[in-house]
Amino acid sequence: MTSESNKTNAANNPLGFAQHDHRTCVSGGIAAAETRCAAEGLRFTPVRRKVLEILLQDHRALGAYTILDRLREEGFGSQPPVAYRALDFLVANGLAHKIERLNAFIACVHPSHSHTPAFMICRLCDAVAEAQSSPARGALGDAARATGFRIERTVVEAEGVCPACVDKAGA
Amino acid sequence: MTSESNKTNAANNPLGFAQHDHRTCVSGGIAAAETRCAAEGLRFTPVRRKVLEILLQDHRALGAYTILDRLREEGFGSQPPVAYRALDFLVANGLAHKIERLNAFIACVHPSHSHTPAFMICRLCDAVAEAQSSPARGALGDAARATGFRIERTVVEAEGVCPACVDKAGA
DNA sequence: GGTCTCCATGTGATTGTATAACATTACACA
DNA sequence: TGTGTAATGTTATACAATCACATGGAGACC
Repeated sequence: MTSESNKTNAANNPLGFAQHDHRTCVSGGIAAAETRCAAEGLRFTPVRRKVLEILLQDHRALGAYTILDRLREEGFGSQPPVAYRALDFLVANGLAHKIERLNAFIACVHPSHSHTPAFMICRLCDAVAEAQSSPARGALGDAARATGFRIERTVVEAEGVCPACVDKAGA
Repeated sequence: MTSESNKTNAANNPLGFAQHDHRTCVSGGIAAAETRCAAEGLRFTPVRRKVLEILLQDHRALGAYTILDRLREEGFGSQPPVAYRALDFLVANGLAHKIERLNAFIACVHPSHSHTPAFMICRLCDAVAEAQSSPARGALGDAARATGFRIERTVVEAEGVCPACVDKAGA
């Protein structure tokens, strides 16, 4: 795994790897989550809120134990299930996604409507950008229909180099 | 995780979830790997061969520690790196794939030519079928080009129910 | 108000996955 | 035959995920 030093300022650039005003990301994300939970009768409890805040703070995928460390600092429970349960809730309700490639989690960038997310993961700085996908159309969908496989969920993750790191590397 | 009992006979059906003569799978796969390694000057050592044999025996994704157990039974080293190094070699050279969703590994069904694999994973019986994909075309490729992200590798995994389990479940 | 129930949280322990670090062996080849 | 490199082996440890069980609070209901 690459060093941590070049991964600390990822909050500056991504979100589709584009510059943006990061100040509203956390507050906006939390507000959207509140709205959504209220509308669907879900309980947006303190732990769940804190975990979402942690995820919103940087547009990067965080491991469960990193999240757990921060929860502990904030005075929440410090055992793995505390983090995993909150993450399960957020993922189940479309407020966060799991990046399978990294065994890590990231806040959803548009939790308002349901979608099939795809991700671009920079192998140099670990920045992650969320995009749309429709894998069920195209070759995979054809194969599924041909064999009778019933698709329920898809994981689409592209690994590569983000624009900022392409520039840095001069490649 | 679901029980092991309903996952033991997956060798019978998949490979695109289709019936096939399984007797040639191992020998054919090994022969293809030998050819390929000879052609590219790679060393197809006993551990690597054994791991590929283990993977070829069932068309299922096997965890590293399952593989490790079988290596131990065969008299090979029994520590994790032994299995992981062999798996890394097989994956790096296109002879096997890692299923990120399952943190597990599976033999490639057509190691002869390079390709961008996609997988269909049955959540009931854990059978895995390999298909083709071209995620770089379509919405994800558009997003990558638009943002300047350079895609090097993609993970495409569909989770759902395979034809055999659809029949069984009567759904 | 009382109390029942459900759900969320908390904790300890355990299992599974993956890698770091280093010693040793096997092999190609000069 | 020596020498460099790749592969193997081992110990230890970090990271990921789940099990089992205890506690506590918010609402439903009487």
